[in-house]
Amino acid sequence: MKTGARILVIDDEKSIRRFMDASLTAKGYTVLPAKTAAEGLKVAAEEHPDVILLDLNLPDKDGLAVLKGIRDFSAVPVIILTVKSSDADKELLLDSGADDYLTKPFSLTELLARIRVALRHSVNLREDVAFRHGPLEIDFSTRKVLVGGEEVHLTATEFNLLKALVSHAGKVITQTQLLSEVWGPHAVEQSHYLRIYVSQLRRKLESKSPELQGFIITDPGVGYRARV
Amino acid sequence: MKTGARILVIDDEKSIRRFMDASLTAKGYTVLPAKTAAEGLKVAAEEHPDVILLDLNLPDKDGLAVLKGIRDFSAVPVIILTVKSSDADKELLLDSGADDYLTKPFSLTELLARIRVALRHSVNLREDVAFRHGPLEIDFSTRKVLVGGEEVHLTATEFNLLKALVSHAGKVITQTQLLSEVWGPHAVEQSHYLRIYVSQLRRKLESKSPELQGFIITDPGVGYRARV
DNA sequence: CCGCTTTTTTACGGTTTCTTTACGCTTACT
DNA sequence: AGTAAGCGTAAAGAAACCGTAAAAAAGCGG
Repeated sequence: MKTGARILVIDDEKSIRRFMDASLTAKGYTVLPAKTAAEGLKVAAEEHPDVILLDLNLPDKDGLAVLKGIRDFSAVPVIILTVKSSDADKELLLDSGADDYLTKPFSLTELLARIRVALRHSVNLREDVAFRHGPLEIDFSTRKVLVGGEEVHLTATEFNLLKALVSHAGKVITQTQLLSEVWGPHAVEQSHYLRIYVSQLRRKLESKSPELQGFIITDPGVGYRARV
Repeated sequence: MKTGARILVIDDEKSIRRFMDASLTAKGYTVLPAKTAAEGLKVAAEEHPDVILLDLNLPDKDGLAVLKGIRDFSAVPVIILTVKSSDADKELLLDSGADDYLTKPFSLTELLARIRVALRHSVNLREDVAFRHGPLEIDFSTRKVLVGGEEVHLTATEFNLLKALVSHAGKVITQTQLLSEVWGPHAVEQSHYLRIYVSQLRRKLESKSPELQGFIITDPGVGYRARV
């Protein structure tokens, strides 16, 4: 769903950058590393990352200055990482525009959860198009589907099926899985539902844009998948 | 920046509520206290606070359920306060829609700073004071509705429903969301209210201007949305 | 305490959506 | 090539959902 968010990691310690890179990449994020305050600011301005992790102890400039520099041109969520933990420090940083503050040592689990919160915020501020493929745009929160900018009306069941397909986009989803996700576990035998609704979905999507021909692929005897 | 923000404090311990009330009132906030999960949900739905402080150890319901209940109808920032601190707990809460997580004992300074961060987020999402679409004009501060320059009298419930619809204009709002927002979380099953009041709204608006036909769109099985 | 407004309850006809049924087509295997 | 299993599509029937009116109950101001 929120695949491949881009995370800028500003930290002078090589070991931390490598740890972050490994941990975050494993979760499907793209990591932009920066060794110094100056480099961090530059990357932030040029690459427009989705979240910034900022270490406070930088050699060339202190973290507060970096934070303020970023805030001059962007509202991107910034999470502060530091060993310091005095209340006054936290207060100052948070009031200067930081979105969160983690004191080392922190657990990776918590960091990842905090990143997801930060991403939620930045997604809310954007057009929250959660899925996009060619002319097809799907907003899961508002259940709106656009093809080539034009709205396509889908019934509740049609939308649920499309959602199930694209939220595992690229991977085959078995008929059993689809039936149980969309109609409920009692309907796992009713494979004809799938044939009917897949057919309707294809008709509605392809009539708006021929590009979407072949978007929903049948895997005979197994299930269906949406092309990525 | 935004003085007098309204903060809902959900905590069963009287001493904590009094401490929060004193501390936050001194900073110029308005405190809405709630002793139980049920009361908290009710106040959240009716008063639309700017931030919610939620204690996890409630007698009638666990905090996670309250958080999910709130998320059914609102994106208001929720800060979790708790003595628990396992990573798994934090992860679950943050992924369920919490915006921040403070482990007791925490300093008042830090809490206040975290509240300011939360308010910064909600300010960004704050809704406009007026709405306009074709011949329809709505002034949220005076609760007045004009169609083609002429005032249309709406009852309190009718106005609240219209407000809920247009403040997410263009997006589908589920029946559950609408019912919790307008009638309160206890009414999420009463979908017939929606049918009745949507019908009344349409009659009042469309009788003044035929242009408004099709302004409120039904999504069968899902909810309603106002055209933008 | 009474009358007015608003909300809630009750009822029913109409529409949309879901489910069932049916049939032709393709694919793979004997 | 024949056949059986699986898939795609159309169309009818059933069920769920929606819109509207009107009556009963509750709330409010005088």
